[in-house]
Amino acid sequence: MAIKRTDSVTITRVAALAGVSTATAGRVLGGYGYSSEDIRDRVQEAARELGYRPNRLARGLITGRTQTIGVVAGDISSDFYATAMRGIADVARREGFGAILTNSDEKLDLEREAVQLLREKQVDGLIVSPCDRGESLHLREAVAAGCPVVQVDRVAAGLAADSVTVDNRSAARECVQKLLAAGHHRIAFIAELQSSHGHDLARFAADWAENRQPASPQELDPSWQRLLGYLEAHRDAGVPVDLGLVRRVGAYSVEAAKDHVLELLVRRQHNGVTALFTSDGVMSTGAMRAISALGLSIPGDLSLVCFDDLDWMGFVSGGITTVVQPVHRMGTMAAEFLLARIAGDTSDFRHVVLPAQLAERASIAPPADARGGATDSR
Amino acid sequence: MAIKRTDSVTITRVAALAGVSTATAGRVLGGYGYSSEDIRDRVQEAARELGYRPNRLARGLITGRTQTIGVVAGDISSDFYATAMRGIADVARREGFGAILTNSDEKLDLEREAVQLLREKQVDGLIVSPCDRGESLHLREAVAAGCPVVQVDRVAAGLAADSVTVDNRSAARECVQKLLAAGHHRIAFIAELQSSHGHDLARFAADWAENRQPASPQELDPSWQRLLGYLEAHRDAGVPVDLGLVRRVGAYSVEAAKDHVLELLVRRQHNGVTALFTSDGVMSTGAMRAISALGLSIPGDLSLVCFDDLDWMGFVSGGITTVVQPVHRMGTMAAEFLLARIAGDTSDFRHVVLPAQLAERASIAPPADARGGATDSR
DNA sequence: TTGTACGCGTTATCAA
DNA sequence: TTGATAACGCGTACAA
Repeated sequence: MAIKRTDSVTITRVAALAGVSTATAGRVLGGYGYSSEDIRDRVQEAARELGYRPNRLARGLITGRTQTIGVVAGDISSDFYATAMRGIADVARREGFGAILTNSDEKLDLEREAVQLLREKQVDGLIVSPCDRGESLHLREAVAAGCPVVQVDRVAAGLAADSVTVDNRSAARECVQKLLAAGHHRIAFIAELQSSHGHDLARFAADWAENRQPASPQELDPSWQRLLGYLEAHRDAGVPVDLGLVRRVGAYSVEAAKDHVLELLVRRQHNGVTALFTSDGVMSTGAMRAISALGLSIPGDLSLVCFDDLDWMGFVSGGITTVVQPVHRMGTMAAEFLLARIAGDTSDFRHVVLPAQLAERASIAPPADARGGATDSR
Repeated sequence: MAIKRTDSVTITRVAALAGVSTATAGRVLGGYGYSSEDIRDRVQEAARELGYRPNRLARGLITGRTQTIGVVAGDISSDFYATAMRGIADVARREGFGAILTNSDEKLDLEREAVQLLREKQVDGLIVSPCDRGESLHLREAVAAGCPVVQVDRVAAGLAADSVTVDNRSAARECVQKLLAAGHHRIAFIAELQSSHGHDLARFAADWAENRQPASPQELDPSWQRLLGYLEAHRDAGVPVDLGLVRRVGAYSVEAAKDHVLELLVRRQHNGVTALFTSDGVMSTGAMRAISALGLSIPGDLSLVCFDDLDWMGFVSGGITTVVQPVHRMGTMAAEFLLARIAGDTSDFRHVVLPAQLAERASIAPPADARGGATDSR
């Protein structure tokens, strides 16, 4: 077939029309090297007349730079990644870069495939939320091959790459402190806490209790970091932790989160849960569905503190107290770091840990038994 | 400087190691042409040893196809575009394509710039939500140059391109019918209805009333299509329309929408508004903020019907009735159409208008005056 | 079945 | 300051 896909106005045609060599035309149009004024005018006139547009593929082939970055998000349809991507795209556009988006669904093999594809497309760099905290061979290979990587939200241990994360531990600790201070002693924690990373919940808590903390909490998954904050707050307050109140949803699924919370709350006469702390936007949405399905009122029947600032948290039940992550900022910072590396920055790797803000609204109240004084049935 | 960016293991090196010509190596690794079994093994072994990865730039330069599509969304951080993009990315991945994402913020010049960049990057096709219903010269140029375009959510008049949209008019009409049937006569409509398209609200309504409808409603902006549905429902019910209840927010801004609704509801003793119909997710969120700020209850003080199914609509006030657009589906369909065109499909252009579903929940009740029976003050 | 040689559109390197 | 020419890495005639 071989469809002549377009009358392709190339630099050769422009050069011919202007009566100069392709080299000269290239210098003018590419903005490199010298050129006299009248030649410049002639070439530009010819280019305009023909409607010349540079072929960035050809340019990239020879310069070795495509002005394209690759992004591996978990799931672009989630608010978190969508907002981060917006930040990335904003910076990319500003600098004349394109951004190829892929989703990993938090699956390592999909991430690997995506990185593979992006590298074959010769992206100048990669922004990734790594699925795996460990090996990540594909990321190491990329770095080794001179393809800079910037990590967002999570970091792979020992990877020679910048990272932009949030201080999840402190944020979670502050949340749980608020609940404890309000008198709650039975605070459920709803989190992803995927088990694939080899963590056993009981052992993790036991290790922590004996001060055998992970060397660097930043190398834990965010939900595990938030668990750390949950544990710390309890310790600080002298309140024992009941690991039965820590629900491992195991995936970023609203429905799965809802089911967990439903099960938990239906039995709250028995387990004594008076407050919920949700570990991210997905868990928060699931929890809210369950709470609504049961017809519970906040904070009357249940106190609630969430993670991630979703639209509804401003107006549901007079406002839900939540942790506001600087998500857009994470995106812009990551992109800026990456573009700096691409531009040749070889300074030490930065591991920025941004603070999160607690948006205090109206979803915390003292537990019912502390208020009523006489209705405790346990 | 000229950093030798990587020891670039090219097909030449693989061929050399395997002791064959580059053409033979290419045939094996590219999966085209003939090759004997032992040669095949030798080449593959060499490729594995060297960690060969094809350079898709070079491939694209010669084949004229990059296996990359360009996407121009309005704003990826909005739920609508994020979900559509997810659909696009899913199909792209399945077919081995990459997708470059850009945002137009609904501004024509940004859209134009984006299309420009994407075409210079030699994308095989474009998925666009066109800002402009008219000219769209940049899109026509793309089509003329053999770069297929698929339109999502909106269509540019007379563009030789497929489109995937939603039947906004019918969906809106059904919503307003529900409200009218419940006894509401003063229904406010909150919508973007940007004026830049030359539409004057009063004249638009007058033209419509005299049956001078636009030739193809599908070529209107979605919010104008929804206005059409609003008008039709009123006419069908024999209820006069008060254009003062149609609020043109003019931009997809939550805060702007909130302000409009606030102003409207604060004066509801005077304007008699008993129900709200919001035209999209952004308007819905803004409206809900205003309603919450005023402490109004739904549907007690106010009935509400929304457009777009956001998470919170399931659990706020026992559920908000809303129009559910098949957004993910729009994304996958658009991508499938585009990939078909790229693969050579030359059949007639498809203009798919998907039906939207009304999710009936609990946000409609008869107006207060109809219930109370005696409190009408107007 | 394999190898040679050329071309894709651009930038880079020289010599003029 | 300009121009001829060689890359960049790969696909594809065509010849062997």
